[in-house]
Amino acid sequence: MADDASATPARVRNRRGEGDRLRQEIVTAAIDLLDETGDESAITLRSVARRVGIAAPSIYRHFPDQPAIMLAVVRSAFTELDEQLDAAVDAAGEQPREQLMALCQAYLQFGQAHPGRYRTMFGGLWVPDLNASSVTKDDMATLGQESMQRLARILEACVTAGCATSTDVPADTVALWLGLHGLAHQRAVSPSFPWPPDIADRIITTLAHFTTK
Amino acid sequence: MADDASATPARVRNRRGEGDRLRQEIVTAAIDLLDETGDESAITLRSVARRVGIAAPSIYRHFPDQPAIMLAVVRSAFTELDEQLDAAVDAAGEQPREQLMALCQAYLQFGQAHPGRYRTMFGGLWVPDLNASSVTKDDMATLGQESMQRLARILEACVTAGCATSTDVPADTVALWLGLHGLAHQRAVSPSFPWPPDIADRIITTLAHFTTK
DNA sequence: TGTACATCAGTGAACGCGCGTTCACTGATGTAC
DNA sequence: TGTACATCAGTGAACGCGCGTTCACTGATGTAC
Repeated sequence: MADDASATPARVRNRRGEGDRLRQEIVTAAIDLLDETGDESAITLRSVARRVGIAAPSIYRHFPDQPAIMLAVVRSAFTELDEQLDAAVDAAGEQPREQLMALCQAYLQFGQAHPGRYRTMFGGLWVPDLNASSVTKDDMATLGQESMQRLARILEACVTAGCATSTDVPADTVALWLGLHGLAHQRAVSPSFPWPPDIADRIITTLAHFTTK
Repeated sequence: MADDASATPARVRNRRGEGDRLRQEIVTAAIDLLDETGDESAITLRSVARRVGIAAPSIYRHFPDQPAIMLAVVRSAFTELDEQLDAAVDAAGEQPREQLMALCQAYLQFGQAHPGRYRTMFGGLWVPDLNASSVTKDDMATLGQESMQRLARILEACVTAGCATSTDVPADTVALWLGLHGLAHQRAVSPSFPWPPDIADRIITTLAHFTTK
């Protein structure tokens, strides 16, 4: 009753066997809070419960503790990033150079569309005490590997096709990704900075070592 | 009495007219907390007071509110970064190319030596509600400008000296800085990632558009 | 030189708040017989 | 087909904690006369 500020109109309880639906609702609510505030510390167990329209203890049927919610949010964000990169490459045709441009642009676009999520994924601050929470080191290490490997494959293809000159593809992949990350991250942090309009192309073209067309 | 865990051995009160000393002690204690935990949320008004060995309300004689402490910490960190870049350039001799390398390496070194500070300076998350706190928009905007301008001047000198090919120095300065930032930031976040050993040179040389020596 | 007094640095107790987590519970729903 | 019962989804009240902030205060120190 005291919580009617959020005005969720009396939840219908899930039927037996469908309790897992609430899990997804919880993650979605947490992501919404993150997108709206741009602040990962806005995701508290209680704020999420309020947003979903349930009592706070109900969360414990689906997550062992608060950090587990954060991990689910970050996992979900990485999955979405991956899908968008996948779709962009698929839509880019056969030329590896076009594919690489599409991949990089999709990456930057994700950061711009979801600055709060981007910062939470890569900001490295939501990571909780690994001893005190249910989140393990392995949970962390596997995040984002997929995207990096995709980038490496396409850069390799560029070199094979002769449209990029790299003598060390793994290292140049990391360098290119770091350039993308620097831009995506800082644009998420300071959207009001006067970024040069061609800054993305400038970074991608340079770090990919494209041969002059 | 309940706070004797931190075991500070009975502070001597500052003499009249020397009350400002405590201000510096507060900032230093806050930075220490940040360095030790790597977590800006470890800087609370009470944790800082405990560390200094004073009662929490004593802070209010020197800072209007908690965000003001954070701003002082970030300001201090930017000043230190600036001094280190300055010293590195001074020590690098007359060649603009050497100066640029020295500047970039000093920048990366700062990030590696103080990952917590670096993330707090550029992570963009400690920024509080600008309406509710004493921190203003101007306070934020001026941070870090100095370093960016220094970088631009030296890159310009490289172009003039013929050791770098840039047709748009301001834009390439931003691009180079973003590459540095991507590496510094992500190395602060994931120090255990298998970074290629020459990753720094790779990024600097490429984004600075150095002519092949 | 002595003393009253203003100033200054810092304190102790208390406040209300939102947090994560626990506990014993409720009541609808599907299932076994 | 009817009913007792186990299961499941979710609740309400309460806990202790650390937080930022407020208030009225204390007591040492320098200064004016």
